[in-house]
Amino acid sequence: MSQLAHEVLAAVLQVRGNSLQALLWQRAREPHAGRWSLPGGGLGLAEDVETSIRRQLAEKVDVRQLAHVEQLAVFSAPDRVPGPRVVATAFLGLVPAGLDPVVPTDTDWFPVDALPATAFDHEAIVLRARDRLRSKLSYTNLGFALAPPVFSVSALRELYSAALGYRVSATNLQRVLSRRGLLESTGDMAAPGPAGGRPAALFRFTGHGMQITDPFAVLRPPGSR
Amino acid sequence: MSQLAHEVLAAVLQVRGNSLQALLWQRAREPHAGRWSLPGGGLGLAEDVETSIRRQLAEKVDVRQLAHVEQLAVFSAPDRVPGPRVVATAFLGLVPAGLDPVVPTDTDWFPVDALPATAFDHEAIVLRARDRLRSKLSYTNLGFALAPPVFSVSALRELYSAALGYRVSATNLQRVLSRRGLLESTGDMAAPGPAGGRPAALFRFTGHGMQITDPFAVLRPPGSR
DNA sequence: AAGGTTTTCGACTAACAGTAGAAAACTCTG
DNA sequence: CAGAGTTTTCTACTGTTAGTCGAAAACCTT
Repeated sequence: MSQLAHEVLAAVLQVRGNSLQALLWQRAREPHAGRWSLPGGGLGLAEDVETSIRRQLAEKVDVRQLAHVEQLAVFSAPDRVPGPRVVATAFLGLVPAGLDPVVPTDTDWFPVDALPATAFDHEAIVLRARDRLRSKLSYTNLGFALAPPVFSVSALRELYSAALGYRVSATNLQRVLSRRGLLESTGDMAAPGPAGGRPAALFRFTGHGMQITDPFAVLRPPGSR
Repeated sequence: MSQLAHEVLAAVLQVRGNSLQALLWQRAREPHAGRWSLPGGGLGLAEDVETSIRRQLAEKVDVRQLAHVEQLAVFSAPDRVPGPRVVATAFLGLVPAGLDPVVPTDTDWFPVDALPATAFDHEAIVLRARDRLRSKLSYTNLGFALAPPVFSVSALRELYSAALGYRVSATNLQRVLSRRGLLESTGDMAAPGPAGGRPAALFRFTGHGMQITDPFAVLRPPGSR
């Protein structure tokens, strides 16, 4: 069993101003100085990878602002980084819209569909994270990690549209999420915008943590509707 | 960045005689001598984890019999194995029904719902693999990796039932898979069994490799039905 | 009060899953 | 060779869910 280094990396995504963006950090040193890379670092001796990525992200983003963190995949090509072998466990992290975490000066947000020059295999990791998010938005309640605690349906629609990359119908979004028991009315109303318009009812996601919502028929035990 | 060992492990699953079973290997040496564990081993210096697990499995099972291999998760609790730190990348492997690979004498198959005493965290890995398979059977074409190249609908029904743990309807299974474009008739017929019965038409899965079939509505671009 | 804006609601349609039962096509036995 | 038993296939019906559209509601500004 060979000795090698293990690092943890996270693609932290957030919907910011109508686009899905990733938090990147600009490398100061060679190799790949000037290129943008994912936050993360070496795995400590007394921590598992989940603990480690949360610890390392705490240096970049307030941990309490990370609504969801999950393993993405292991990236282990022998030449993925120059020099000694490093295997990486990659994560997907999500920050709810509306928050604007204080980030160090060498970090910034970039739309996942228009990334700058990235270091190593980090672009592939971001794209994988984007795809994972898009998939899970449809068959889990993961939207809770993109949305603020309380939101209007049309605001939620904007978030889903930005994350998925195409417009979704507010009517349908509300009905589908409601039928799955994921949406709960707060009873409150949002103030109308400057142009007027009917005030929006406010909602929140029910429950905490990710859960799978609605598998397909073949998969469903008989009579379980 | 700390130095530590990295191993790859695979939960190799197959439907055998009406139950979903896992391939386990009985440990000869301490620690955990006599307990059953997953095939795998240390990551080599010049290979990525996918290459490594396939290489190591080749010692237990003919590689050509593995219809599908995918990453499951990283298991990295500091105390998951006694002694020096070892991080594991776990895989799910699938062997089509009907094959009976030649396996070493110290390996055997066990139903995933009735595992023997297992070593380390390997039981959790097997259960995770089982759950991943069950989920993916519903929203991917992963059934192709459980089935022989050619099969009847009722044989496929047995496979799905065994893997999922409950009976599925043959009528519905056929319709759903057909509608998704995953099933293709070979034109041939199977010989009836000893008790007679109408001869079954034979099918195969279309395409090669895993693909996602049918996401949910919210996720679907408008007009894409 | 009128016109513009945004949200909400209801109604219609199409697609899909789940189920049941009849018909078809075979083997075996008397 | 007829009839009983077995297994597969087909068809039809039902209920659920998603996708779309448009009207109505509730606010703003002028």
